[in-house]
Amino acid sequence: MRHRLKDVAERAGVSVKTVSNVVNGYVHVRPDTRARVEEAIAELNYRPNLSARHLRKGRTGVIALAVPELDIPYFAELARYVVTAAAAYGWTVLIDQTGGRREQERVVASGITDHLIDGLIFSPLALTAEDLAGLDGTPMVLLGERVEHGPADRVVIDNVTAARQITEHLIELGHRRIAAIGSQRTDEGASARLRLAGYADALRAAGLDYDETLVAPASAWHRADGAAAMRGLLTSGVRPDAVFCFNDTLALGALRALHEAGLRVPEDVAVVGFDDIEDGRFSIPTLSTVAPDKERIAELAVELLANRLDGDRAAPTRELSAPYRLELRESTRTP
Amino acid sequence: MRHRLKDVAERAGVSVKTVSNVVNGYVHVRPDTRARVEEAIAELNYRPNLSARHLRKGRTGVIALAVPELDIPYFAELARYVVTAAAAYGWTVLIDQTGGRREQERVVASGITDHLIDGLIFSPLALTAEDLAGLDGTPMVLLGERVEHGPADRVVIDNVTAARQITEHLIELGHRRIAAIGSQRTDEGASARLRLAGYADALRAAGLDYDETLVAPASAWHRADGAAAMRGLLTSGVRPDAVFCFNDTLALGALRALHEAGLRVPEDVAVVGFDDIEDGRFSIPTLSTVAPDKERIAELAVELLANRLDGDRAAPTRELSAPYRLELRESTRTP
DNA sequence: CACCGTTTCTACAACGTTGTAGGCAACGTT
DNA sequence: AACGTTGCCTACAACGTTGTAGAAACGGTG
Repeated sequence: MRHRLKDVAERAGVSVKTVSNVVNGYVHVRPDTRARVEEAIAELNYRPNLSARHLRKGRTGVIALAVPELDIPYFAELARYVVTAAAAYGWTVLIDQTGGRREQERVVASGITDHLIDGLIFSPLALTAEDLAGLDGTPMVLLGERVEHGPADRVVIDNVTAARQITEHLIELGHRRIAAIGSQRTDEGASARLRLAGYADALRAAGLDYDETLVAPASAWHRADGAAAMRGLLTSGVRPDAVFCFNDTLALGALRALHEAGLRVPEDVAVVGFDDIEDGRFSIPTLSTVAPDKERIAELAVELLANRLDGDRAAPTRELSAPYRLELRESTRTP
Repeated sequence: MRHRLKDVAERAGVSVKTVSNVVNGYVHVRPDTRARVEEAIAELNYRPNLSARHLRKGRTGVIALAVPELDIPYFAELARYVVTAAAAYGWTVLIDQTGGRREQERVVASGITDHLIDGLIFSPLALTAEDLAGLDGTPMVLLGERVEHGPADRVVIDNVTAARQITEHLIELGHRRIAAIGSQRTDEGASARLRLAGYADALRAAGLDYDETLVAPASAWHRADGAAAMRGLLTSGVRPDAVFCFNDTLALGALRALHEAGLRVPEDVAVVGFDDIEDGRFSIPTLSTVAPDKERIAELAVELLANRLDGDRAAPTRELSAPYRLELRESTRTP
């Protein structure tokens, strides 16, 4: 039931290479020969063996996408767009989960290049630039700010400006005691650092004090962490009138904690997030957020990878910026 | 920078095959030879070429998981567990998105077997048994009820009983006008049909009428569809005091629609879902639901695939049932 | 009609790996 | 001392594909 070029060739009465030529769309094949070969291919339901092709050509048509967690909606949505964007190039996407653990990320960065994939789109959490330094040349595109100083092509969004703008939105609505949830002490929190900087910028520009006690750390950015941080803020006695959560799942957790504390959103406390995940469009209340253009991020990443694959692998690395917009919903709507 | 067995062999002063033997853990290699080879491997940072290995052995160590949509939380969570379960076998998982489209599902079922993967775990929406009939023998495990009559191994949960039990829960709480959201007319709605059957069973057993007007169809099972269906029920004048949504995203949409209509959950209308996605643990209110053991589903699927790969490929197909439990939360809590 | 360029096709080798067959020591047994 | 057994290693072929080189057939030109 599984056939090779040889089987097709015998059936069509031509050489193996001629069948290969038909399969690959080589021009100089007589129409009647081509027809005979195609018929044989159809009859035998022949499909090329990708491993053999790869071995010979050095290309698999498979790229990998490595993300920390698939069940974080942001990454799931991103994965969907990457799969779609890659399909335009005829690529299949192999998705890898690193759990955000440095060891696993290292394995992925080096080990996944076991010649099965042509390139890698990588969203690291813990990886350092050194980890990437000694790598052989499997083309790679990095997502996000984690690894700076260009060891590879990269797609980012302007986190500082986006964070500043969403904070400004809160200020314009009249909020004065604006908390932030999601700061991180470790080196791993590159996004956290930038979003915190944007938040501080906005406060400063508006002449508001930056108050340490209003800034709550969150080691991970899941719903549970957001809920815990919000409860912490509420019980500590600081009474914020608005909260900027560094991502949407944190914000959803915060909404939950505020609900449990009997506070209304946005009347008592306004809430904004970051990422624009699907949940935030249906939560109660719906969530105001920074909406990075995930589709564009995916497209840019795939495009960078394609250029790297087809072009000069030693060319200087590039960094592209994807657009975003503010998505204002009920959680900051003025009553 | 990219090395082959041959390079390692030259460096260690042994034959290519001896290096291969070391890599594959063959026993009859003298300790000192092994050490020399391992040193050479480390120095050159050698990694085997999977394509070549596959070509020779017929195994890649890669399996595929095909799901309709990655950004449906249920599938994202499932994918995560499959990746974890497969890792125990040393397998990498290639994730494919079919969009639930029959054509794409067909391509995946036949085409993905282009010799790059060893097996396939497949959650089809639109595929028919005929589509699977003519396939060559790439081992496959089906998830869910879509394709019956055993053309391949399968992992399911008992949808009818689960649906009956969650409906009984609503009845026990005193609800009498229980709506259902998510019914589907097309053949594709195998899960819908079974869950509807369980719902009807429970009503019958409790002596309640099965009321057509309380059953709302939903072509897809996204949040937006749940919200639309709920709005439809509310404006049609039927006044349900509870709703059984056939999955959690539908339920989250329904919560949203009820909120917009000014109705309280669970006081005015109780809501239950199906799937136990993460969102439902943090929604407002938190969502009562049927919680299939996704981890177990993933483990069973991987196990079936492993048996098929290592064992008799012609053996009769098996069907395993995964456990589930009811997860009762605020959306049905008695006041 | 000899010549040349193009079209069409074929044979062969190679990609990197591992299974098979077999060789050479070293050892224990008769 | 001759023999078989075991341990360790090597040479070779093969997996299915495509690039290269070149042969054969064809068409047009001088």
